[in-house]
Amino acid sequence: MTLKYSRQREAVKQFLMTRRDHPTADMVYRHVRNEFPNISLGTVYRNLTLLANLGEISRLRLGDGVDHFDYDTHPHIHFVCSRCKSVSDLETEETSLINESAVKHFDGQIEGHFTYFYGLCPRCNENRPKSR
Amino acid sequence: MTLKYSRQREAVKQFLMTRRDHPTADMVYRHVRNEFPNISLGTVYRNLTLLANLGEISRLRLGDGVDHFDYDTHPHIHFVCSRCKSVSDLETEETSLINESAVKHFDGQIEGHFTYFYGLCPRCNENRPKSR
DNA sequence: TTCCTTGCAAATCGTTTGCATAATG
DNA sequence: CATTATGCAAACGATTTGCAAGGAA
Repeated sequence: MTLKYSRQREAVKQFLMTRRDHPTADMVYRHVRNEFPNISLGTVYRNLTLLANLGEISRLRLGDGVDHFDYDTHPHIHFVCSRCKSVSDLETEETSLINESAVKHFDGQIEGHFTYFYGLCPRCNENRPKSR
Repeated sequence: MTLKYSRQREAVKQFLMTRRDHPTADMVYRHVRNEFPNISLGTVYRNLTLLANLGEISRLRLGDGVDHFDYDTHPHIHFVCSRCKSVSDLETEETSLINESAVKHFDGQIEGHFTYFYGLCPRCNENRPKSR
């Protein structure tokens, strides 16, 4: 199965490249439809899945029942806002440190970990009801 | 909405209590059906959701597309085997430590985090193909 | 011309929900 | 009797898939 060029796939990739907010398949679909009014959701999913399998993008499961996609594939940690549901990147030092504490208590082989934080994003935190 | 006793709910709870392997709704269903042959998957889901909302059990989303349930609600970290898909508990010190490194770089408000590790479980690690 | 990719619709999977009936308090 | 819980089946939302037609190599 050799890969062939497709303008739709390119558009999906280009769109993700410009976004830092971890869009869902539907968000990609709605956007790419500006350029390709006939594109189908199925095609978007097929390309997202393909790109994710190639390792060109990553697919995030953040517990909200919808997959999010990220053009940034280097290992990093996400933050999910409990109020507005937005997803952003978290700047952390040494995500590998998280591994260390676990490894020593386990006799299987740990390959990695998946982590996200949740709480109020800067904007929602700003606008939160004051306690008095 | 006061809670009323139900033998089905009790059976669901009892079953979870005996398990450390984080069963899915379907696994609960298939087991409880021994005792209640007419119980429906819907009832199992309703009770699992109810118990989770009451905080008596916890519902885990581990990225495999199926919810897992855990009678142990104290905050702890899970391990998912990449090969056999089994889910087990990981003994770690201070899961709260994971928070610290992130907090200082973020101007929203972090409430908590969700983490699981993946790799080869002890059994799969034991039986893995040798490199020579 | 080969065979990968698309659009469309139907299918799948896990989970939820509406409704009439059964069980609990 | 008032109300919650059940079984059943239909509904749901996200994602995948079969198929015939279109496009790239």
